[in-house]
Amino acid sequence: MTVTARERLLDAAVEAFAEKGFTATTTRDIASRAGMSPAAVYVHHDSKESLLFTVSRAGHLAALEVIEEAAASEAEPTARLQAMVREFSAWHATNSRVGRIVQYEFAALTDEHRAEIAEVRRAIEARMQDALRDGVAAGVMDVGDLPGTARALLSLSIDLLRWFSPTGAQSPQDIAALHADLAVRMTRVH
Amino acid sequence: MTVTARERLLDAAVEAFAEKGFTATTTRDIASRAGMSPAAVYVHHDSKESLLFTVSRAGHLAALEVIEEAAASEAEPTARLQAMVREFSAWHATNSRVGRIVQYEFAALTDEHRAEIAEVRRAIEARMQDALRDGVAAGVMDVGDLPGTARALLSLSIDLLRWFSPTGAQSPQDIAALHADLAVRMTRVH
DNA sequence: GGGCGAACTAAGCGCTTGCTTAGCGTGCCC
DNA sequence: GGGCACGCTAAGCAAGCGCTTAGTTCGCCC
Repeated sequence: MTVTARERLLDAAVEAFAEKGFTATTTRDIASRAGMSPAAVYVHHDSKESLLFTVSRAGHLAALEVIEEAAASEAEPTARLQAMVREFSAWHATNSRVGRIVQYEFAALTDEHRAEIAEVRRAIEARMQDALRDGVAAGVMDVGDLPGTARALLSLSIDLLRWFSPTGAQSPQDIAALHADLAVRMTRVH
Repeated sequence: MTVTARERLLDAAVEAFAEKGFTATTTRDIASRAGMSPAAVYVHHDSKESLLFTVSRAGHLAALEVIEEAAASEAEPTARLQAMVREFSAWHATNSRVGRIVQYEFAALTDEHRAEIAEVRRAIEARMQDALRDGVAAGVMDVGDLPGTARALLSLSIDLLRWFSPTGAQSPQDIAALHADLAVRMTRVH
């Protein structure tokens, strides 16, 4: 047993949600992508929304982990910020299907599930603010509006989901490098 | 007759689409928000999708107009870029409901309608690229990846739709000023 | 005041939705 | 080798969907 039926259904849900959005996806579509009957979905998962929650939670936690690992990989503040923005953008481009679900289907979650995931989002934002604060304290960064700049940096990575195509001319690494460069420009002492 | 039934239905559609998304919105919901029976929708509009197209087209054209007027308002390249980013962000924050429909419901359009609107999007991107090219030519801007930077500038304005709240602490003008400042930082000669 | 067209609705058609129920086949345990 | 738990499906339920049809109301023009 290499891939369980539960996981196959999750993969199918990722495919379908990313392609058509949560509301436009039917449970029959998910089932048939996983090669099963519609009823099989409910053997392994509670509801269509719980499928979304499982995918969204795993995606948010993976994104948080990426940004925390990048933060830990460099000591010097500017290099650290570059690494964080670079890896966060690269993750979104490489995992654009899960990324789209994470970012665009947040509102489709139940209140409880949305609240739980909102905490992960706050943690991601906090890590970015920490990185800027460190740079300013060390005197190597100049930032006007700190929370606003942190949010803008995240915007670069997240908005790529709106236009990025895996078959397009730009690789995830191209985009990641551009965003890392723009992050330095936005924060450097003039 | 100050507001026609046709316009009341469009307003209701904007409200509903922005709140719940296109697929999750029912024609019955639109009708009842406009104070009419479900069938009345079809007296004034062809289909639910044509309601979306009308809203999306008007929104895209308004956004293009805002960026073109801002471009025409300033002669000096840096001041012009600042004005463009400032006004584009301010428009999205002020018109966040229409903005959300414009940016997030693009995929719900029919192929023909999507193709028509894609042209407006290309025009918006082209205006931003023009502004950067002017600045580089005049020697007052330094830009590595020109199309990439243009896209990143638009990302700042567009991604605000994901988190902006009209009842939050920041005004559209606060956000617009921050983005204009970041645009200068991203492009200035070091 | 009779006729007409435009604005609107009550009712409903055919279909799809998320999810359930009842039951079938297969492999493991004693 | 009988029983049983597990993974799965065929069939279908109640509700809701986009949209249509047939008809009513009402102001306006002659």
